Amino acid sequence: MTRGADDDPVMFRFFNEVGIIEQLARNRFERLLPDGLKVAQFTVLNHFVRLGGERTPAELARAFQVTKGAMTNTLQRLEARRLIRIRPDAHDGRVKRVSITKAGIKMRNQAVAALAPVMADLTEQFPETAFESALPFLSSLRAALDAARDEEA
Amino acid sequence: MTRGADDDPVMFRFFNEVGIIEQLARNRFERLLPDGLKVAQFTVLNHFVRLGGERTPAELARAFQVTKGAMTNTLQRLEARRLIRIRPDAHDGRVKRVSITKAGIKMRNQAVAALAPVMADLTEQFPETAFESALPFLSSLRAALDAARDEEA
DNA sequence: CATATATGATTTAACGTTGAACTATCTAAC
DNA sequence: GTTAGATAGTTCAACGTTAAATCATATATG
Repeated sequence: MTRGADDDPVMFRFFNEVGIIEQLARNRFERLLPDGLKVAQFTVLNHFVRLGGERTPAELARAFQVTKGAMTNTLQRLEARRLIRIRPDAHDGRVKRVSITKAGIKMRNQAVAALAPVMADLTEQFPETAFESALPFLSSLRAALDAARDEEA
Repeated sequence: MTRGADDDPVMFRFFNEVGIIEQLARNRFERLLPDGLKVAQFTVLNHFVRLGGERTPAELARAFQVTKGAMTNTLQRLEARRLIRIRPDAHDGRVKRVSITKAGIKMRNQAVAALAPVMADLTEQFPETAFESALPFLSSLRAALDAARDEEA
């Protein structure tokens, strides 16, 4: 059983664990999501259900930290499934306005239900407080990495 | 500045942060790595420098939690650059044995040097202990996700 | 020893992502 | 008004990844 990263610098090990968790979690979630829905797509639907209203593609790209191209791709797939609606902005010819459809809300709720057992399983193995205690550092680290990215531009 | 995930369940926010950190960190690292070296490739080189010896592709795939296909891809790119050496196993016709070359060691050291400023920058913003305290939970969460994956197979 | 099963490695298609190039539109400055 | 620069969105190639199919070789069971 080759483990092997134990003598790496702490920061390497940290980012290594983060990378593996991301991959394992994404795969596990996507196997459960209904109808081949992807995590990226679910995230957008979830965003709209929680916050409501309309967003522009650029706003969504910024909110989820992906490129505009990636967001175009995700939105096109969601629109093809009629889970979101995209219409032109009345006042700015460059802008589009995105909102969720009834079918999108339904799909999101199905997805949340499909994910519930995994969440329950994890909550059984780890106290909710473990996730909660980890969050502040992760959030500020994310903010720092994000800020550093902007500085390069 | 749309933040927006603040009222999501703790676990959603956790995995959301993990996903974004993974992406930002990977991009930042890859911009700095010499000669277009990718994180996946660097990780393999680093593994060999730290632990030495030989490994089979399957062992490496397990160690890094990627599919055999992904590892085949990474190893082929490393071999094309002469950073690793691949030879057949004398006792098992199915198996190949991978080891690092002098050029691979050199490249890994250049990569570590290239990454050092980012590491220093992060250590300046966050105490080493912040990464260290986060590690135990991340490791056990990773192990749990990994175990859950095996159970499905 | 023959057959079934497991394991190692490769290949291929599909997908999401980045980065860069490109078009269109708006805004500010002169 | 014209022009220069910024912003919104799309497209494309390149890459790493997964999942599944395939081929080769070992191992265990009968």
